[in-house]
Amino acid sequence: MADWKHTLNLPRTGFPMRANLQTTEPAVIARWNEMGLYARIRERRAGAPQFVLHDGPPYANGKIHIGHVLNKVLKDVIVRSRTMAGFDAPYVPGWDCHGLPIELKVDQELGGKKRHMSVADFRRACRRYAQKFVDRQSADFQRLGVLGDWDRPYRTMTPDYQAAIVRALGRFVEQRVVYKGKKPVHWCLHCRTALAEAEVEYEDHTSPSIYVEFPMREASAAALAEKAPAVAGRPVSVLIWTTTPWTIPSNLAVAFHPGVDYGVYAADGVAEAHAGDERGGAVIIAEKRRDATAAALGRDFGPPLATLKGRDLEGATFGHPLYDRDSVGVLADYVTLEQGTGAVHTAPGHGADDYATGVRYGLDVHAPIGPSGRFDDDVEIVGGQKVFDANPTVEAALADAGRLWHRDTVDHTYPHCWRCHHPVIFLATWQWFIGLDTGGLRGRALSAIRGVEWFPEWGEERIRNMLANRPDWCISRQRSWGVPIPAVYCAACREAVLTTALTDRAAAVFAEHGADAWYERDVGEFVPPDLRCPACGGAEFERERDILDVWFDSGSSHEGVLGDHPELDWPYNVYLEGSDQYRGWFHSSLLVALGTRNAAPYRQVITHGFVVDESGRKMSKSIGNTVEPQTIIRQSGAEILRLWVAMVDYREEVRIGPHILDRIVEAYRKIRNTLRILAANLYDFDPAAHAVPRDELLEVDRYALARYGEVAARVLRAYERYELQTVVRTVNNYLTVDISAFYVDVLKDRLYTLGPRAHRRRSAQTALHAIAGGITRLLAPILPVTCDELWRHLPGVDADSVHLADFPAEPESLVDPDLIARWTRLLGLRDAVNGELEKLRQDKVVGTSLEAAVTLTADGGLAGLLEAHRDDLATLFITSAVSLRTGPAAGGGESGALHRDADGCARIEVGRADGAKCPRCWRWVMPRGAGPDPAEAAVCDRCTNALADMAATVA
RNA sequence: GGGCCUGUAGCUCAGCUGGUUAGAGCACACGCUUGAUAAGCGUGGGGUCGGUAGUUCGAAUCUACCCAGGCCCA
Repeated sequence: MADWKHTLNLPRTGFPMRANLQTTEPAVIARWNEMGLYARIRERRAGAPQFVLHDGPPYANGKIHIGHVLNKVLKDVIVRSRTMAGFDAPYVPGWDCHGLPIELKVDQELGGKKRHMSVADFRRACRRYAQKFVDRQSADFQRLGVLGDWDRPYRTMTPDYQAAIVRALGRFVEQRVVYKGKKPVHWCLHCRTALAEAEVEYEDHTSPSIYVEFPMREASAAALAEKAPAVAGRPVSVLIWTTTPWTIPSNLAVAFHPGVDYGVYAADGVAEAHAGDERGGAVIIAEKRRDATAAALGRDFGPPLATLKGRDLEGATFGHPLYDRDSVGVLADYVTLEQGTGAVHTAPGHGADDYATGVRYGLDVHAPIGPSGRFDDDVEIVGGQKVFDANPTVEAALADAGRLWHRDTVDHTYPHCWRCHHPVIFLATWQWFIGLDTGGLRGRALSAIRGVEWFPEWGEERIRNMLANRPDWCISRQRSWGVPIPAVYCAACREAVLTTALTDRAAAVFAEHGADAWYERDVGEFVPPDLRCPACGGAEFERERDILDVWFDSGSSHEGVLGDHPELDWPYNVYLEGSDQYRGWFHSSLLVALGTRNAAPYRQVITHGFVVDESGRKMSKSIGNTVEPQTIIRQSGAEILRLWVAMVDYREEVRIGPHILDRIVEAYRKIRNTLRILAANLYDFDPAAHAVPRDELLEVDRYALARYGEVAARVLRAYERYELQTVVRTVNNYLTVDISAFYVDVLKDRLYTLGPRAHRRRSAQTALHAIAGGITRLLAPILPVTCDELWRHLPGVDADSVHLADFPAEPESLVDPDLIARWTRLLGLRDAVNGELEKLRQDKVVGTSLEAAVTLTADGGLAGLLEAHRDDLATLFITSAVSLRTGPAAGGGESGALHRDADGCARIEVGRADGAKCPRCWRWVMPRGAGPDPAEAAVCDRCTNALADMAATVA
């Protein structure tokens, strides 16, 4: 038998089936660098409307993890898609370089050497460390295919950026919202330093456990008696529980939960404190804590004399158990009923909650304790004592006063210094703040967020709640690696001074020498000659040692980035970060921008969720369920990670794991192979010379194009809304269902067996070319390497790289609803025919569908439709023959299956095709001429013509 | 404990303002093909929509509570 195979126009392409991304990706990325792709895109878009996605700076520490991948790939896809949509979309990556984690790491690395280093030298070590990780992460991000201005990233530690930070601070100073106030922080008495939360370790500790009585003042008791007559005539008190007796001297309030029920219980104990008073006392305890408290005290409480809500106690006044001053009743939501009495001793200078409550009620942040933990000398009873030594003193004084109801010890976890492992205390210290209300900052922030578009929409609600409830911004840190607050102190009276003259001069010096100058240069360089202390008129000043909160650094990035990139239009189009940044960067950036320009720095804010494992649990090294991007890249390639990012719903938590990645790899293969077969059928197609005008295309080709038009239009809309999942799902469905399973399958006969120049073949290639080129561009932002590689295997493309091309323009013009509706019906029939063919196949009557013939009997509108497409039907079913009859399909007694659609019905009968198999096109046709042996018959008439056409071409 | 969010087939996702037997792709099973071949085609099985209780003639779709999970606070 002759081998006809090489007389066919079989697909051929250099685009490999196996992606081999591990080696292809670095090569393609290297090519981008060689051709200066980023710069060429900038040139090409010069003058186009700008679209700026402003990069949130990752912290310059550690290697990148899967969360970075999600974040950076999303950004890259958006930037690339906006670029291909016609915008000038520059992308300037950034890094957050200052801050505690680096300081601690460097501290660790330096060990004892740090002792002999100046602050400036230590900062230089930190800078080297940060730069090392900037370089490392930059390489990793680029390996992911992220395109950007990697040669000129912004870094919060560069001189111009540091100057921008100080200038931003100056704007707040100018608006008179920067002030110095007291706030409790973790304080290590041993190291005499403030500790960040990360430097605190919780260890087991045994503490005193004391129940202390605060007597209610007469007026409040009288008011209470009015509401609850049963209490009338009794001295009333409230019982609190604490594990830090030494904070009692700093008590200013007693906190109650507004919604909790409190009982007033008859108690003899009160009488002790009122020696000689014959009246029985009463004590306030949360009802739900009565039994536990009674057990701890070793006594019984009867039923309550009266019951009241916590909110009824707001504003009640109590007497301090040791001093002659008031302690006021306040309300707080954090009061729990898990321990204690439900009434919480409150010392605003010694606790975070206490402080917040104190601020709300305008209480003094009282903490008469020095840096070494010694009470000020003028404090009664405990003056001069160290805080922990003061515990027994306080207990004794309370007992003497008759206010100590019970004393025990308790084992619990207590914060310790991670360095020296001594217990730490909460101690109010002087800090710099930006006031949220004095300058109306909070109000302006709340109104600014309304003008921002939030993706998802609930983001606005989330940030609103935070802004509405947050305290003033504490912007100072007692650290070395950061931007110094350029304030000074009067040498004479210790008054803190911070003026715009100071920030201006600091900004100028920092811009030239970097912020290390603050530690190395004479203070005189920063102090204007005419500066006088506003308190005492002094002219001698010393510099502040605090640095700025790093959130102020990164929050200034919208200003800092402009130093190297003045071409960027402020405000920016999009910020895109994880949902933790509502409290972090979105928040600080908004506040800084309101300070510098009185507007939000972003028009749109997009958030993504966190990456969790396959069962939805958070990732942690200890559980061992982490997924390392480096491993995935090595095994499967970065494009797989990118496709993963685009296929999941990034707005909520996103899952990843081996099984999910298997699915992604499958999806990638399908996309790649389908696009490959399109390219492979275009090997001899030159669109300029061979393209068939639209109105001369076969109907099925116009149908494929119409569906492509729908898909492309939908994809473009999805990109605009950042709905990458819709992009991939739409394209993927189209490629698998429309193209691979239907169009290409149906096209094979036409493409392979006809003469190469046959109009019917060129018609198919015209559609394939438009579809392949279009889909390649539409997927390019997501799979930039694969699509660029494919792009270069497509005929007739003008751009050097798909990334220099534009998205398809006006794809909706290809859509023809009537045409699509007709073919949707035909495809419905095709499914039904396939069902019948499958039965033949299962019965071993036929193998391939070309061995079968179909007989259709149709009625209604369907009959007309089929009649109009009579010549297309065999191709549609990929059978060798179809005979069509018009007539009642549902007649009784006949064989076959019924297919019913919206307008009409068709009876489907299938059987073996007659005739003999053409050895070239494999269709079963009636033997040409009546040869003695059909098996030796030559090729069919159609193939004969095709061969003649090819011969003519060669000649 | 509070703010915001999530829970539909093994996986990734559709299911608009409540209304026919809950859909798609992948995976899986079976078969076909060997002219997309470490490919391709066809057919099929599989969810009662996290749980409970309500509202309603009717709920995956509304309400309440509960369970599981995520981010941020405490």
